[in-house]
Amino acid sequence: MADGPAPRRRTRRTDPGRRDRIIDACLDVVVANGVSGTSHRRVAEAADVPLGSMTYHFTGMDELLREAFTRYARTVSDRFERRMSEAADVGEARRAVVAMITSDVVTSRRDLVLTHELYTLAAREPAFRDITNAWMARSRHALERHFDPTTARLVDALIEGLTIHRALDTPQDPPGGGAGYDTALVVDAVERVTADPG
Amino acid sequence: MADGPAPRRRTRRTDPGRRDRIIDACLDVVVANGVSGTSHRRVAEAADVPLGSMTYHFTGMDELLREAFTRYARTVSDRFERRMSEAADVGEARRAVVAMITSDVVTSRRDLVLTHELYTLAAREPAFRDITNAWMARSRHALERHFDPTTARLVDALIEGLTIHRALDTPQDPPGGGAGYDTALVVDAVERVTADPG
DNA sequence: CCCGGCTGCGTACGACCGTACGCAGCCGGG
DNA sequence: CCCGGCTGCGTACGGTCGTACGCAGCCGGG
Repeated sequence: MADGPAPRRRTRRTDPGRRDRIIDACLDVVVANGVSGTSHRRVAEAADVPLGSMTYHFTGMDELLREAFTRYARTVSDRFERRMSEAADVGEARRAVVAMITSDVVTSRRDLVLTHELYTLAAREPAFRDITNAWMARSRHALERHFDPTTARLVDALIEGLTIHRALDTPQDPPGGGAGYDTALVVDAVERVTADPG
Repeated sequence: MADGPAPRRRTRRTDPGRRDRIIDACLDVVVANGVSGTSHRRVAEAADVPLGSMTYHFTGMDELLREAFTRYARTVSDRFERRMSEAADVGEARRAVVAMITSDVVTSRRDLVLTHELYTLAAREPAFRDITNAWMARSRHALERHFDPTTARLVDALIEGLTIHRALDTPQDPPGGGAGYDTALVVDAVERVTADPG
């Protein structure tokens, strides 16, 4: 604020990863202001790049958002796949699922906000639906390491639903720990869904 | 378009329900353009009221959105409660749940968009979380007519998750019918979740 | 009838937006 | 060295936004 007439930032001719910084900054801005409050100017400021870079590197907000959310979805997918591949058997897979639903590590407020913003975009535009479809496909595939396809699908849906409920139940973002979410309930839920009725 | 210089709409002094019309129009605009594309001007045009009415009846977009989504949540809650109270026993309740997940009647594209927009707002602002909390409480209460509290909660989560997956799976809004969603899967899911393991 | 006050609206203003356009500054070939 | 071209950016423009402000038009008391 009030930083003189024109700081005249040194021209940085070669700044590889500038595009990447913009994409990351875009996600930050979305978390802070929502998609509706995300503008070229705000992202540029957050990424510390000149406004002109926005239209140079991206054809518009749509492309930027698409790339940003693609990256986000990949990040979350990777995390999920790693967890599932680390599980040695079905029991561990179940526990991993429970841990992911109840843990703040995976379901931080940031993730909740980004996920819902993405779903909202996907609900309206097919281009974003491609992103969520790929994400869901990877999730299901990861779950199929330990569960049959139908169960995998149901577990996936259960994670979705419980995560949302947990997010909306929690009045504030608690600094640490269990967020008051009932672990026993989640264990029960996972048991029911993964129990083969046949 | 091109309707003369100034139609000079007759001054309507007493127009009860103008506020209501604005709220309804707001939901329409949100469906069409998203919360990010919802402005006083667009809502005013959709509701056929002068721009000035916006700030007269509402302190700002936030209040308008809050009222609009409160109304929306109540509408959906009512629908759900009615369905549940119409079910005579557990079996009918189960079938009703399956029907709601698979049917387009309840889960139209409009509902999907509005629900996700609401969740997105709720993920960020506590004021909107109050709306979703009330909604969820009513849903659970309705389910508790037929299921024990834990099961009710799980069924609620399952509806949420399956609805989302269904929404994102569906590439387009199909004109009629089942949307290609696997009814057998949903039946299976509901059976698993409502099966008492004890 | 007359008129003060209040309800409701038309409008104009300043802020912020996306983006087209033109010009720096570097880089390779001659 | 010289210079054409291309990469990347600063800026200015047209448009949309929310909202403050002032003025119509009606309504009740005298």
